[in-house]
Amino acid sequence: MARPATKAEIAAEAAHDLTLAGGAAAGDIAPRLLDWYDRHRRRLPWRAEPGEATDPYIVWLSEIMLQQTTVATVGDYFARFTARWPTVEALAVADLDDVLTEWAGLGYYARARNLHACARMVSAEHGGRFPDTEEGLRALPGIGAYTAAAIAAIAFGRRAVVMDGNIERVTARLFAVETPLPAAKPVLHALTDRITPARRAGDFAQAMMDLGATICVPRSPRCMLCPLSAPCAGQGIAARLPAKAPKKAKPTRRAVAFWIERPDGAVLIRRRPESGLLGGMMEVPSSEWRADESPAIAQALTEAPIPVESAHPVGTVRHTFTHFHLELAVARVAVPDDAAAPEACRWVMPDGLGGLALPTVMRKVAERALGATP
DNA sequence: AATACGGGGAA
DNA sequence: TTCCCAGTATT
Repeated sequence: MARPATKAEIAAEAAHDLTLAGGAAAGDIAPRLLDWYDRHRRRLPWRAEPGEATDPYIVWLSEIMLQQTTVATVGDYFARFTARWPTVEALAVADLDDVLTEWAGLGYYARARNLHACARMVSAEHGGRFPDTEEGLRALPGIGAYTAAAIAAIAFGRRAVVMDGNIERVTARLFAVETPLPAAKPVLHALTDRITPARRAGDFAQAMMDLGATICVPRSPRCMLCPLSAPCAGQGIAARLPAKAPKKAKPTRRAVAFWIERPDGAVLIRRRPESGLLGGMMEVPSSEWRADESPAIAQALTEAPIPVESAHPVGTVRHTFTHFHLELAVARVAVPDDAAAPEACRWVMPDGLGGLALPTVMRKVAERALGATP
């Protein structure tokens, strides 16, 4: 009996029917794109100059930071991390709290926890050298299919099929794939495989990403400037590709955040659980974040980390996470000098907040509370 | 296959 | 507002 077709084989079969425009062959794409890349490559802090050796640590660090994060946002964080921890060994011996503090504001904090765990693993189990194969890289925390392929190709010169949001879009347009995401992913992978060259696969991937970031952009693609316009089968329909499944609406959660102050000005700050939303980060204690429910301060007071009798509201902070909106009613609470800090809590003077691993939503809360007149 | 997981910039 | 970004881990 015949072996059942694998998902990859089905995708390759489906991709077989898709062709380029102008009689172009798959093999024509990489040379065109690499020629464009050699003339227009973006200069980025983590990108080696032509002929310059690539540092796997730098490639890895930048790739982790760039997951679902724009180049502009990453810039300063990358500079601070490399200045403070120039090698994977240095990062491996850093305190997790320091890593989280440097990461604060960048989002997706599991990345920072995995970054630290990965550095320790590379240091302890691989002698401080990153594995040079996709399979080896894939086994490290925080490194998935994309990052493993990207590091293997960019840092180690291996041929790897790199798939990210930009490349999905470029490939979908290039071959006019109208199947919506995420169903189209296997086909897009098969098509990208077909145009990935044996040599310079790292440059090819970066060229595809540069193209997606500067020319083959999501809304108004600049096809007139595109080096692949001749072979592109998506001419005219590019702007609506790739098609995507509709997104779900975000619910709103509400709660009361307690700005608990001692007479000397110290504020009560709490560390969040290691996993889950904002895992391991610091927070201004609050009542439970409940869906579709208005915050009643009197009721919420019973959920304060220490017994409090009254509070006065100083305003509302709104923040949007990946899958819900949050409205925090900030309430100031005065407590005595001898008030003890409960489990996972500590007293922090306002000028010390900058040195904490405070995520953006909590910085907003602090700004609201400190801006309010006592 | 679906869902959880941040934050900011562009249109 | 909405979209989307050099995605990964978990269920």
